[in-house]
Amino acid sequence: MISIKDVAKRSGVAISTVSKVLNNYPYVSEETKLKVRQAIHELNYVPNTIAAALSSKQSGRAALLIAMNPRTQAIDEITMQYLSGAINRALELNVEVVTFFLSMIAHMSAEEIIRYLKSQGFDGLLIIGMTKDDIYLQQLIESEEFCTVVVDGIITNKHTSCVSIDNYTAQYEIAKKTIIENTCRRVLYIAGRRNEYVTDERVSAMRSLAKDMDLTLMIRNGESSEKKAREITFRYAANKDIVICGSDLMAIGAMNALTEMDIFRPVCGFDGVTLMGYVGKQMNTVRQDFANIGANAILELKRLFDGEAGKRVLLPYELVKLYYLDIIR
Amino acid sequence: MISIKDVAKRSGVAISTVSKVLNNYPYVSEETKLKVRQAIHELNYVPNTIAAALSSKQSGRAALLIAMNPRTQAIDEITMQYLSGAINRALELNVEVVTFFLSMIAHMSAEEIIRYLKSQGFDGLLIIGMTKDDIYLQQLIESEEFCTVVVDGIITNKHTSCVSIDNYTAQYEIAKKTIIENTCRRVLYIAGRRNEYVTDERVSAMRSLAKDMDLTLMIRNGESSEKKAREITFRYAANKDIVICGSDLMAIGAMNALTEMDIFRPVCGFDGVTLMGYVGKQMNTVRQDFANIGANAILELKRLFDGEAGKRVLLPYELVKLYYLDIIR
DNA sequence: CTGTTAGCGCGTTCAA
DNA sequence: TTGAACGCGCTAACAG
Repeated sequence: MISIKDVAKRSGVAISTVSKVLNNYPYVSEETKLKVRQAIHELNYVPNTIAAALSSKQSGRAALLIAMNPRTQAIDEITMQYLSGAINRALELNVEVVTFFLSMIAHMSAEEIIRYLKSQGFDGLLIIGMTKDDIYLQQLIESEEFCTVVVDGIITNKHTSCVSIDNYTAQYEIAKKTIIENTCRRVLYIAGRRNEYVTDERVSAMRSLAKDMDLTLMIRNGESSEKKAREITFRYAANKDIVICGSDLMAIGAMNALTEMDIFRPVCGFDGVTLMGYVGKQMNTVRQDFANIGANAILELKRLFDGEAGKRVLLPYELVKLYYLDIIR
Repeated sequence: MISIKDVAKRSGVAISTVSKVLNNYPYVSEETKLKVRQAIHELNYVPNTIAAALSSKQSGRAALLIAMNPRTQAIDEITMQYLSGAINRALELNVEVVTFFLSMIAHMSAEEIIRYLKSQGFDGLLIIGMTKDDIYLQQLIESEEFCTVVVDGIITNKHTSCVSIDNYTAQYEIAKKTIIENTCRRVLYIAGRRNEYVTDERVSAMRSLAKDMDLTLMIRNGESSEKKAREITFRYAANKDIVICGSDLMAIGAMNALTEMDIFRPVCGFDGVTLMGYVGKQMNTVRQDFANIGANAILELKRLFDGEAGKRVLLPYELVKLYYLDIIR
């Protein structure tokens, strides 16, 4: 394997000089920069990040923590998109990410996790699927031992950012739009899991909307479960004008229930997952670009690595109408 | 951060001795072993794998290469299962895996990829979603620079294993079962993508079965596409007794077509994905435990790391009948 | 601006 | 059976 030493020799400079041009240090003449780059190119040299990490104690390594909720299946698509967006961007930005499924390390205490991750050279965390109940993740974050980005969270501090869409506005808009399209007044809202950060925002959007439009609003907790949404719909939808759901999965449950009840009610979802096409009907929903969210999470992590302060990042979304035939391939 | 040095000091031995007990070297007295282990425990010492890798040049690090086919969506669930199985087992066995989406490095030549991965300290590869067309992956494998495990492949050599279920037998059995249950004779088989390894096996199973049971067999290439399967079904299913598909996704396409044609034909899928429940009908399929396959792939990689020869690993599967209401949660 | 040097945490000879 | 010493490839002072 060819190392920095070879490059130094070939370009006739010292190892440290090579290191400097590699890391874009100031105080290197353009001339030697060129020489070194030339040698790097000729030798097809690729820096060894392992050694760099060991030496600098600053790795730019991030642990991608996936807190998969085993009770949702649409989440596969969503998580996969987050993942692919994040991992691809990480490769571009030269940050190494290692994926962990949280179930696997959940038996450790926060301290143990910190020690473990630190000893593996991680100094960044990207958390996907975190809920309000994950106290040891909270501890991880509060320890400020890592630069952390929480996807779909709301926590920020000096070393912690979060990225998501503006769930409040998105829920408000899609609901308003669907309600106006269908001239409804009595609304059934099926909310997602209580412990999820996004649920609160979406629910409070619905409350505002109900006030603003003078609607009758019934809110029930669907726990992000298709089955639960199905039951709730069976029970309450008959004397409502519309069913609005906090996720596509629940919207599917609601639609299937409506079909069995043999009544029509407009249904509105949230997320824009492909799965939604499979119910064979048309439906309004908020489409999130999960890959883009994942990518921006890495971007934000990079910012934190560079010493900038944590902040909240809000990304764009789309209001769309999905239909089976538009989706299948 | 506490290092091997601290452990050495605490247990009153040399660094190298600690290293030896860490790596289970012979010629260490039980007595000192105990002392060292004691110190490790007391200090909550966790070895730094980065440093170990740098020092030994043998990392036990593996790159998890996901060749995602952007044209299938059920694959999200499947890939996610592979991933989670592999990553969890990797943590248990102490092999570090870093995930790559192949699209991201596909612009590099095989040589470049090798250099890149080597310089990052990888000496193992786990490939998911590889097809016969991926020549640069072939080159990667043939270079024998890495210990490699191919999921759902058939390539083996000294440093290369592959793991999957027995696709031939599984296809044979599920088709035979469904045909007997419904007493069919004229079979439409919609095959998966030509360049996928599993497709050949499944097709040849169907050929054998047709011969053994004296069936009329029409084979069409559905390219693992729901839409394509839909079209094929529209075109050919009317004068067939059954539609057998090389994947659940295509089975869904077929079933939707049959519904629109308003005729009944038994349909048979392959994979056992959750998505299949969403069509709202009952269907025979082969259920694969993808997480288990992923986990076994890591196990196999570990074997290769230990210097054992590559081989083909066949894992169990199940013949099942899936129905919507059994699946939703 | 450039080169020398001292580690980073660990594995691995080679003497003792 | 143990330990001292070297080096993996690189970064970071520091001296020049």
